Order: sequence, then structure tokens, then C-alpha cells
Amino acid sequence: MNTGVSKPDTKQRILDSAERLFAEYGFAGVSLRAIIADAKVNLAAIHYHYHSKEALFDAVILRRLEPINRERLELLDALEQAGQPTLEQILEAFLAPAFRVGADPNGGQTFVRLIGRLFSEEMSLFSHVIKQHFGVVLERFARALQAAAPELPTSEVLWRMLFMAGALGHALRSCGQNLESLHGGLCDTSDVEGALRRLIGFAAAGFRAPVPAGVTHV
Amino acid sequence: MNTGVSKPDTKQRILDSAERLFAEYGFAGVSLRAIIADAKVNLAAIHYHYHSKEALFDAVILRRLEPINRERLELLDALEQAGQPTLEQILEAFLAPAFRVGADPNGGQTFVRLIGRLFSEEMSLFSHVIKQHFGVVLERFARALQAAAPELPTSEVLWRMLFMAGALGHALRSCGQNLESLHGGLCDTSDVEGALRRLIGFAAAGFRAPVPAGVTHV
DNA sequence: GTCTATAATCGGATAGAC
DNA sequence: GTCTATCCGATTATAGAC
Repeated sequence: MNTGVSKPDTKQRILDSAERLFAEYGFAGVSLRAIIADAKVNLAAIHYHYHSKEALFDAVILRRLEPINRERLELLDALEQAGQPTLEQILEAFLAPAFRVGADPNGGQTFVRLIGRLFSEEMSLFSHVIKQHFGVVLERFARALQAAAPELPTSEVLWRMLFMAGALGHALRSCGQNLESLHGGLCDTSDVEGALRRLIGFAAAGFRAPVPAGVTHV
Repeated sequence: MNTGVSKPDTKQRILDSAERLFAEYGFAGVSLRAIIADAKVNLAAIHYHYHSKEALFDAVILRRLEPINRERLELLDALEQAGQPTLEQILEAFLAPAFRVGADPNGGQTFVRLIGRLFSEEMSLFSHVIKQHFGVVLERFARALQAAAPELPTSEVLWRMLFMAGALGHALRSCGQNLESLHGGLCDTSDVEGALRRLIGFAAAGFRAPVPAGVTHV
């Protein structure tokens, strides 16, 4: 007999549907019933496999975020072992894993938008697990960026990381989205690799900008 | 007798509470009942003064967005009449009005976060009115930025505007927010003026970055 | 592990008295 | 303009049969 995975994977289908719908409408904008309808499973199954709506959301995020953040740290480790990396290299190590999932034909495209959405969701929503995941990565990259731009005060590095993260999130949210209404279709948001290269260049230049006059540091 | 405004302004209190709650939890994350509880008004009043939940959301946004976008265009007009403005000047004309409402003690702080949230809400949510508001402004500033950076392909200008808008939104979302959990408190997000100066410098440098090799243009 | 059935609550919206 | 009362559909979650 099979080891229990003979069924066309209810659990996985729930995760896939939830990912797509959460990405589109946000956490509060999606009901469990919308998910079960999309996944063609029973309502009770969602409570059986995951504990609650919030736990399901966590599972959706972690499935993809964990590999992304692991890859980010691996790339950064590899860079630093080869000497002092450039700003562009560090930024690529941070940005590329997030962008590249967009190339994954298996729902990566939709997850890319979900990550973008994550930043605007209620803080208390993404659980301690996720917050912790992000914390470690941000700390490591903050140190790396600081080393690559030693003339910048630490608070300045953090501000620019915040700008970069915002640009990343917004770019990811826009990927595959219909932006014609705003841009007249001149922005090809399906060009994921191009968006990555552009964002790296944009952010690297931003990090190299001089410290504005008159701002205060902590 | 009074002209009808003798009451401590039910209509206004609804708007204020709605603004604060929408900013915190997003459109779908807030119920009308939560709003009336916060505003201490009756449920029916919300349907009387505004037609529906969506119409209320529109009203909340427009109350502050309309002046912001008007000021943006006025500032840009003034700049262009004095000759070819610099990148920094154009960016300031776009960013400053949005940031400055954060200095308004009357709920501006919370609205700043609401604007940031707007980008991640469902597209169909912000009504045609708002979409049109944004469309005009973006078109004008796209032209101005293109003129200030004539060596950039148009699609490149639009990509960088998208990055800038993302950084703006994220910065606004973070203003006054408790970011210690992620940054160890080194980022003083209550320093609105400093955030503005920093973002202008960051984005201007980004706009001056060379076009990445190998990307395609439409 | 999957289902039906249902509990218990909350959602937006409206009617009609005052 | 403001209130009470209520409609009615949708929501999360659970109990219990199979």
C-alpha cells in the first residue's frame, strides 16, 4: 500500500489556492470558503490540515520564504568568503532569490506578489516565526552593506535598506500585474529578470548617494 | 438657530475613525461596526452620511489625497516656469506633499500610513475617481522626470518611478511605526523631514544610475 | 482523512419611528 | 439627522458520522 500520499494531495491544493488568493486580495480579503471553493476541497479539511486561518497563512508564507531567505544567506556567505563584496553583489544576493521565484512556473509568479503584500499586512499577522526569519536576514545584510559602504552612518544604512525593501515589495506586487491603466503599458512587468537588474542598479546608486545635509543620526 | 453643524460632527468623527482603522488593518480588515464603536456613533449614521463601505473608503482617501496631488502639480508647475528643474527638485515636488501630511498633528500621521497601504489594496478597490487622480499626476511627473533625465529610455523612467513609489509607500507605512523589532531602534521613523531628505537623495541617485546592460525596452 | 451538518458569530445594509 | 430593530447572507470553527 501507499504511504498515505495516494490522494491528489488535498493539503497541497489548499496551500496553492490559499497562496493565489492571499496574493490577490490580502489576508482579510479572503475567506476560507473562497479557498476551499478554489481548491475544490471540503471546508473541514482546511481545519484538519492547518489549525486556523492564520496558521494557514503562515504556512503559505513559510513554504516559499524559508528557501528564499536560506538562499540569501548562502549567497552572502559565498560572497564574503571571496573577499569584500561590492554593493551590487550584496544587493543581488538579497534581491535575486525573491525575484527568481517569479520565474518558477509553479505558482512562483503569484507568490512574488504575496511577498510584496506581506509588508503591508498587519504587523501582528505575520507570526513570530516569520518575524524572526526576517530579523536574522536583515541583520546579516545590514552588516554586509555597512561594510561595503563604511562611510555611511549605521542609521543611514538602515534607512536605505528600508527604501530598497519598499522598492522590492512594490516591484514584486506589480510583477505580472496589469499596470497599463497607470503607465500606458510602457512598463513590461512580466520581465522579471529585467526588473531585477534594474532594481539592483537603482538601489546600488541609492546606497552610494551622499548623506543628505542636515539629517540627524542616532 | 444653527445651520446644522451644532452637533460635535458625527460625519467628521466617522471619517477620522475610519482613517485610523483602515490605515491599521486595511479595507477588508475593518468592519463598519469597528468604525462606529471607535467613533462612538450609530451604525445607521455611516450609511446615512456615506452610502456604503466603499464610498466611505473613497471619502477617507480623497479628503487628504486631493490636496496632496493638487500641491504636487502646483509645485511642479512653479518649478517648470523657472526653467528646467533638477531631478531633486522634481522628486521633492512629488514626495514632499505626501511626507508633509505626516507633520499634520490632526491624523496626518495615520493617513501617511494609509496612503502607503493604498498601493497594496485590491486594484478595483480604489475607485475610478482615485485612479484618475493618480493617473494625471503620474503622467505629468513622468514627463518632467524624462525631461530631467533625457538619456533614459521612457520605459526606464517608468521603472524607476515604480521603485521610487514603492520606497515612498514603504517609508510612509513605517513612519511612526514600531520598527525596533526589525532594526533595533536605530531607525528613527518619527523623523519625517529626515526621511524625506533621505528618500530624495536615494531616489535621485537611483535615477542617475546608468541603464543596466542587457535589459530590453519597449 | 474526508465528509455533512450545524453551531455561534459577525458582516453590510435597510426600514421606519422619532 | 439620529436612533432601534432587524434582515439575511457569510464567516470561522467544531462535532461527529463514515
